[in-house]
Amino acid sequence: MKKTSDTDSPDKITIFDVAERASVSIKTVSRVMNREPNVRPKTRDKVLSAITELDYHPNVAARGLSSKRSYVVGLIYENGDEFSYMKDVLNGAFSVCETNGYTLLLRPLNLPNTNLKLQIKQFLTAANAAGVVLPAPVGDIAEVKDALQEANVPYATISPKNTDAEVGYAHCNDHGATYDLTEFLLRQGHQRIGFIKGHPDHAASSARLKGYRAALRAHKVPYDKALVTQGYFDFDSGRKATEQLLHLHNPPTAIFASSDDMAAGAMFEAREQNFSIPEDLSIVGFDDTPVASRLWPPLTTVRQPIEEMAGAVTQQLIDHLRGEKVTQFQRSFDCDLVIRSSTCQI
Amino acid sequence: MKKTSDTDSPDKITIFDVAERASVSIKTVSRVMNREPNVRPKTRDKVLSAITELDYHPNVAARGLSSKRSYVVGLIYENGDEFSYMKDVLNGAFSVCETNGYTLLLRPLNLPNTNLKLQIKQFLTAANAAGVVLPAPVGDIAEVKDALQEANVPYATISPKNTDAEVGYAHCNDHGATYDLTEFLLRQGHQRIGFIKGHPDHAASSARLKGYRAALRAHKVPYDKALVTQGYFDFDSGRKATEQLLHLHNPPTAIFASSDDMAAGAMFEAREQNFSIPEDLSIVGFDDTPVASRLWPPLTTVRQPIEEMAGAVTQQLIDHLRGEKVTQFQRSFDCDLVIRSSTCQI
DNA sequence: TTGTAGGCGTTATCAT
DNA sequence: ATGATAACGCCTACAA
Repeated sequence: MKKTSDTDSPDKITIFDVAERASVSIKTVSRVMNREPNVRPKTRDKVLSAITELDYHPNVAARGLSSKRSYVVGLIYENGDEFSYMKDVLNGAFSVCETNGYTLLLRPLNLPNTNLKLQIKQFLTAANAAGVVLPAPVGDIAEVKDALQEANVPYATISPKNTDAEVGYAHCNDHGATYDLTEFLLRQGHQRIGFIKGHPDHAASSARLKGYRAALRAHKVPYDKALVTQGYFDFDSGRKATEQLLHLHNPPTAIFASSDDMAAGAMFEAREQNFSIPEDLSIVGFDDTPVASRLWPPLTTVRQPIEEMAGAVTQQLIDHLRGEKVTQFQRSFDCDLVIRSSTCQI
Repeated sequence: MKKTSDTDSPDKITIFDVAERASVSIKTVSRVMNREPNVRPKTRDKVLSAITELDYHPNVAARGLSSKRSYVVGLIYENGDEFSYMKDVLNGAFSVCETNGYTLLLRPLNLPNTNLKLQIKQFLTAANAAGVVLPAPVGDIAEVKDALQEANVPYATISPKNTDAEVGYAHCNDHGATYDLTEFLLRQGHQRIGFIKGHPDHAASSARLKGYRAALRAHKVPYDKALVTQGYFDFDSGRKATEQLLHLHNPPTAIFASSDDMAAGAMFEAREQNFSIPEDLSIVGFDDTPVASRLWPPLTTVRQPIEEMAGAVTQQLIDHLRGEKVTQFQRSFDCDLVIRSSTCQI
């Protein structure tokens, strides 16, 4: 006997209940649920109304077991200080997942980290993730990618260095934006512009440096490598780099920090050394994080459309999981300059 | 035939493979996996080694289908600007989930929002969440709680106004911390202390106001309601409130903002009006967000152990899901004062 | 202490 | 176009 579903149980509604109510077989209900072809419109309507009347929701576990598909997208990210980046990533990935009927599972990573590979594999099985999104810099961690490959889980990356993700990736025009903002400073009369590099693990870091150099070249301003210092995207490294720059024999009149957090550090350090901003020193950042607009003076910076980028790769991933052709392996996005008051004519 | 699992498929390892390898029945393997009693140590070892040798990971869908349990905890949160709060919540909830073999599913909410109830119900079925964590202010949204109750999904809350969550809740000593920090300002000689209230939807807002008033009372400083203005936890509301305070006939010498973001707004506005901080005006915030230490001067504020609070309620929830007695329905946490340079003796 | 049989609620296969 | 029936991999009875 199939489970006659007598009217005695106010329990979970199953596909059988719907089938009975619509006077069809469960397979037909299944067809309707999964938008399969070969269902007469009239039948479909009957099923559809039974579904709404009964408020039927398919059991995801059963569906997963039977179909061997999982409808969950994993998001593995570095659990760093700069979290506003992740907020945008999360929103972008989430909304795409939602509209596609997928579910988003998180896996923060505290780096550096031994036996990362094992952790990832455990996550993958515990989450039963069908695919994974990897925002920078996670998309360039070998152990993570190995684990993914061994588990045979496809992934898409955001702003990676290695652009070999099987599904696709998104990046933004770091080079161009940095070029433009450097040019903006040059046009304000700055000839000596300090540059604080980003974390070497990020692809964006070298792209931004190149953009800076290209702008100098275009404007025939000599490149002085004493003006270029190493940072790691965080506040403290921005401070240290700035200290170094301001102690130069011939200090810069402007500083281009590769992140807002470093720009905040630069501002902090400059203040400690009694520089007024922007009169004595112009400072610009990158990312347009909340901090940028809360500093005094508000920071001139670059906004990247992170949410859109995250949404785009998530969509790529889901299309791939569905077996559809991913039309664009690579997606490029433009950045916007956000001119505020931390910069001025010289 | 049970599925003899011939050596021909390099496919997914199932419980049958392990059973065969260990020369036991699948039930015994199941017992070992689920730490059930009544397995001879020797047998257990045999099974355990088979599991590791085969790198067996149970299929979560099958497990969920069969046991009707789900091992996923949902986290429904307001998708606001102040995200560093969520970062801590996320980390606390995640790590507890991980150590307990649970998985964490997110559901950001963009408020205000019509048909919230439907969205929550869809999330619950799509996620198949066994229980849910509700950080403030979501734990006080009627539609959310209705949806949860109708779906029969238990939840625990962080800093709620209504403390009727069936599982439990955590809160911190907002009153005491505000009292202490207000007292700190009083001892520095401030007699007129402006107060910017937090968002009325948050329980913390009224607790903080009460702490402020209690400190005034204890120090016999008259309460002037002109010094108390309404804010909503965000930067702009902090600015506006401060504008109002500074235009007072007899303006305050210090401002207590109920959040760092509002304190940042206060600082911004004060700067625009050419106040020096802290000489002309002391400012304090609440939360110790990243912004607090990046402002100039760095902000005196209060740190609440959000990560721990989130961990605590998540643990409560999981204990509840396991059918264990939740020992403490309510968990209280202390805050720390973080004294920096945005305040000074008068 | 260990094993056997029977679901759990879907999707997949193959008829009709 | 629709339906009967067998998986899917595990857990919960209940036996032995």
